[in-house]
Amino acid sequence: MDKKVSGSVINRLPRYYRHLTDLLESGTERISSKELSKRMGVTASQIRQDLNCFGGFGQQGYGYNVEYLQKEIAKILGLDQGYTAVMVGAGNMGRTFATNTKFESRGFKLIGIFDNSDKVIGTTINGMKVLDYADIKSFIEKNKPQMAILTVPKAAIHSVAEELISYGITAFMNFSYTELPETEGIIVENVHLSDSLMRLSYKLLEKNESKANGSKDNKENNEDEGDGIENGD
Amino acid sequence: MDKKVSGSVINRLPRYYRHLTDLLESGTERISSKELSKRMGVTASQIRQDLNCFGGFGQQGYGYNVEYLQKEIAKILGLDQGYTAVMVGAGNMGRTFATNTKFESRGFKLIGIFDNSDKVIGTTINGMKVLDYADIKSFIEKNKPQMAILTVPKAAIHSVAEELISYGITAFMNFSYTELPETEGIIVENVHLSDSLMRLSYKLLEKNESKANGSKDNKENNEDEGDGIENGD
DNA sequence: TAGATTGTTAATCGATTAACAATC
DNA sequence: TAGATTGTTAATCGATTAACAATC
Repeated sequence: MDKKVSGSVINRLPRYYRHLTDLLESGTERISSKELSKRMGVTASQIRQDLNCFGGFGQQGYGYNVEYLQKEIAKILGLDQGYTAVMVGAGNMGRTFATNTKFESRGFKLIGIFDNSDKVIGTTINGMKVLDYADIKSFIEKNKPQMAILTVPKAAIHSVAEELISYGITAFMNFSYTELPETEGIIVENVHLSDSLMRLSYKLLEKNESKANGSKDNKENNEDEGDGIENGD
Repeated sequence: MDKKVSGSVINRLPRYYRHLTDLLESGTERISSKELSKRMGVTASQIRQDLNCFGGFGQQGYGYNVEYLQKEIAKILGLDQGYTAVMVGAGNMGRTFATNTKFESRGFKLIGIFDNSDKVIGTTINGMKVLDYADIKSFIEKNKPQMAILTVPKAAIHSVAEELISYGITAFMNFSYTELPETEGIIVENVHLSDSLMRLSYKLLEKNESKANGSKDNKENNEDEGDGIENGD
């Protein structure tokens, strides 16, 4: 429908959803793009543009009804689709994800956790028994989940993904350090914690450098800086 | 330094770093922007533009030396700065983060894990004793970490952040569902797993809808690979 | 109604891609 | 040298912001 929605807009949608959910919980009934823009630190114009990719949810002179808008965004995001997911890998990350992410309230349902290690098969995570990965084929055929959360070690990621694709899974959330390439018809969301850490490091360094250079305007000087910095290990 | 590097470029840096590290491990000595572009699914032009925000690291007719470029990017990211971090919150997420993220190899060092619950204080995570949050002030004054990883419950996030700011911490990685706003001089990297899940859901729905609409115009659907990552700065 | 605020078009700004001269 | 490939400028494309008429 409509013209294609840009990636930038899509990336912002969950944030809108979160803020609207907060507003809803705090009992706010209506909000204007201007008020929301202040809370979120974006322009009102951007909010209106973003929302109008999907339709007109507001009312001139009034603004947006928080409950209605939040529900509509939920629909846009597919949170009302009853999507179900299996998770492969019941290590630390799997355990954390299964416990932390409020699956149900976000409209997802985690219906199976799998691992191939005898040590964890049969143990319980958040009330769910960890199942044997050897049985995942029949489980998927029977329950038809749409998504898979991959919290397996790096070495296993490609073979697991391939196997699950052959069973019909088309959407993956990948927590491994390696990227899972997005091939035809397959959707991947890569989550790399260390990337976030590196970005934080970059910003910290940038801030410290600009402080060190004083508030003066700095000329470019990239070539003679080489030896000043020691090499960490 | 120079003209400000755009957020889009910064967001891509960790990805370059990862790919170069992979290449290095596989023994590749040199690579051209063209070859790298194929591996990463971006344009060669973009790679050259991105790198030249920081200097000329290549050589005409040759390409880039993988080891040298990887080291240079590490420097740009601040991975050679010997940054240290404390973590607050030794629950599931804290445990996972401390165990999974290869701190040392990324140039960071986690030097203290804190919690306020008697149940976890004194237990060991990845060889480190969990310390009492009541002692964090003196710990920070003594060891002067630059970063804090916050893996505390939503309700505690703001008060913990405020306290650590008052002790001089300026860079935060926030895993709680709530956003930590980026105030003057404070750097925040928000990690929201449920946002990724929602993005996955959106893409899945979008794909299914375009399939339902026939193969009419779903040609343009696939442009958004890798980690979009919000620039919620 | 009058004021407020949307939806939407137009203007601006920034990021990506293309092209090519420099040069290893 | 000749071929390859960078660094960099110019052209294109897309996203953000501004403006305003429509309208609640």
